[in-house]
Amino acid sequence: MEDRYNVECCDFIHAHEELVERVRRELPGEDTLYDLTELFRMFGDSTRVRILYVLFESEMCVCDIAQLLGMTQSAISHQLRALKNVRLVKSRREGKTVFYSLADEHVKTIINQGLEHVRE
Amino acid sequence: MEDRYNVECCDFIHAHEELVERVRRELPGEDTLYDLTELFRMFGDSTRVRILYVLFESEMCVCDIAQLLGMTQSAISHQLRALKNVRLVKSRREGKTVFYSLADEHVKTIINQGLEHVRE
DNA sequence: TGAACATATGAACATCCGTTCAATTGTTCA
DNA sequence: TGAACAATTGAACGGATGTTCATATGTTCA
Repeated sequence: MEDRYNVECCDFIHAHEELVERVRRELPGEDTLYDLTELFRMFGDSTRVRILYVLFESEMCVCDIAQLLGMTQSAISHQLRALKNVRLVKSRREGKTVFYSLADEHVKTIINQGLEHVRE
Repeated sequence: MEDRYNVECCDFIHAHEELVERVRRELPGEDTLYDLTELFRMFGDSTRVRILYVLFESEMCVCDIAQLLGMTQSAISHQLRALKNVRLVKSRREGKTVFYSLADEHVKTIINQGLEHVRE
């Protein structure tokens, strides 16, 4: 496996040995890397970001979110589940309706950080 | 279009009119929403995150990144282009080789924010 | 100029992902 | 209990996406 890439690319690594070591040391492990990308993937879809934006203002039931965003309740429910899986959102049942809300304040921070970058 | 969703879901919106208005006002426009999700999508793939992590330490040429991560130079090149399109990364040519580096410090902040969330 | 090297690019392929549709679960209230 | 409503779920479909492969571009140096 290590030879394969030496052949098809430059035949030696240009970077200093010490630098390569440092990179190898700092690189996150498989598991955290997976969790991290899984988290960011949530912010990589406009429907989910819009849902989060709605929840910035207040907790809200699935149906209201669907109407606000002009989408089917099923689509919203699927996405809410995804958001819940990575703990960006939590839910609470009250009779027939289920209210969703942000799990913590990290969400706002992350999105705002992104907005800052987008707005140069 | 507005009727369609009223039929298949709850027949009235539960949230207060004032809240609905506030949400509508705060929701980002189409364009910023697109840019924002496009940005976060970059952090939603483990190859790209690993590339960024490598660049945390130092600027580096395509070939070295490929070897460090055990991937083909073509795959890395494709991803670097994507990262460059959203200005997360910039490049500089020196003879035959092209060095890539982080475009700004936002990248670290965003990733660290994500790590914080992942690590509860 | 031509050979060697580093990078970039486009098409093709397989996989992933968001939405829809149909059906199910769970709750209320008459 | 049964009708009505809110939400969830799983399968299926179409479109997006990451990697590979083959090839092209750009640079150096003899």
